[in-house]
Amino acid sequence: MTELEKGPTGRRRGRGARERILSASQQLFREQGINRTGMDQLCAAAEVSKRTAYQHFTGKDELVAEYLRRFDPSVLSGVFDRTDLTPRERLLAAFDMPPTTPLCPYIAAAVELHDPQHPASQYARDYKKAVAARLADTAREAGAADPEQLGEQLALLIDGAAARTRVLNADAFPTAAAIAAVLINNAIPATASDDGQREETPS
Amino acid sequence: MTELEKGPTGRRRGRGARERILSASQQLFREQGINRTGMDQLCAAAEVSKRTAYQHFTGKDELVAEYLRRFDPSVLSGVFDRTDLTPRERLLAAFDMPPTTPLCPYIAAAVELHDPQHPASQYARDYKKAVAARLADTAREAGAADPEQLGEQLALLIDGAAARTRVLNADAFPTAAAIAAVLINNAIPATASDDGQREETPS
DNA sequence: TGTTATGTACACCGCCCTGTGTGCTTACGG
DNA sequence: CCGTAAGCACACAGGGCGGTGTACATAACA
Repeated sequence: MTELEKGPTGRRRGRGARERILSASQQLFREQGINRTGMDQLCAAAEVSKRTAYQHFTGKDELVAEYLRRFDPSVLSGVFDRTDLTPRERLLAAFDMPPTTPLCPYIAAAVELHDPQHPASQYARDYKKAVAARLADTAREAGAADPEQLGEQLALLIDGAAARTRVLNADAFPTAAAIAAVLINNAIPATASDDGQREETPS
Repeated sequence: MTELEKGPTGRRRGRGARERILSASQQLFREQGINRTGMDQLCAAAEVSKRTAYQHFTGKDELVAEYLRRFDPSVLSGVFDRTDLTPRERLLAAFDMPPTTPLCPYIAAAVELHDPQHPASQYARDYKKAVAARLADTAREAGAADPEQLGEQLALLIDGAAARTRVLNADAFPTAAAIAAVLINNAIPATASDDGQREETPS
């Protein structure tokens, strides 16, 4: 109890500075990028003193890493956990998030930090692999011939759409979705009533 | 004559400092990124005094923009100008550059600078559009049903492979090439002897 | 020869960055 | 009520950054 290391449970007595810091990180790192967001500005936005911030995080690097870990629930699980869709539809639904996600923060972090050893870069790798794995799982569920390959292909499409959207300032996800549709149709050997309702029970 | 603004013709009398600066930029911006490369370090690597550098470029921004303009010949034209390949093969050849191109510098610049108004960002957009246009031209030449769409799709694949290669530290271009093959086969309505030799003379 | 553009060497400025040191205030829990 | 930990205000250190000022060297061309 004496330690309690202010972990995921957050403030024990205080007024929750850690949450405000991470919340401000989400906004500022996205809007301005990591390198262009100073700790001074971040603390001001979080209404937290700089001293407090450095008591919660040993440095900016740790804060960045922790910031990246706060994305899974909002982006990833929301798509794969939908049981109202067939596996095939779930694969396509991954391309239906144009308004949010200006640029996948994992790509941005990997480029901005520019150090593969940085904890945030390592986490970005893990995350990308996890996404590909979940896509592969869903592809297998949908009856794809080579689920791993299809998962990797779809993951590449998502990253391509994200990167291209950023560079061109124009939504590229529809294009990626069109490609995904082709790939899925080619990889899944003529499933039942393809995209109408749920397919036959996967036994 | 009194002005001569040391333009594209380069040094008139001097010993070519401008070229050394741009050459060092190519190396350092790629290895370390733009933001992490200071003008001091860059000038040292180019064996150029800082004063000289600022006489050739009004600021780092201009240098970055000029640095990006030095990529077209090496990456782009080398693929599209090959007359020994059929248009169809040329489309696929765009994915055959794994050793070089650690990350497309245009994507990196757009992410690092993080300002769509920055001249380098604008040029990155222009370049990406130009690549898509050339791909579309080649697709049209190959007899694709919807060349614009195929060009945009292939461009997205290239960007996706570049981004994913960077984040994962693993070559993603083979995956992109596999997708490209599928798309091309689907989009080109059974051309002649598809990938054997060159197709019918383009008039 | 001298002029002029080009390049050099080096110190310097002001700014912003990450990160600390110190002392003070607040609020929760016993 | 008091102790203690969480948080705060503020100033400052140390360093890298982009960019400049000054004085000097060199090479081409008239």
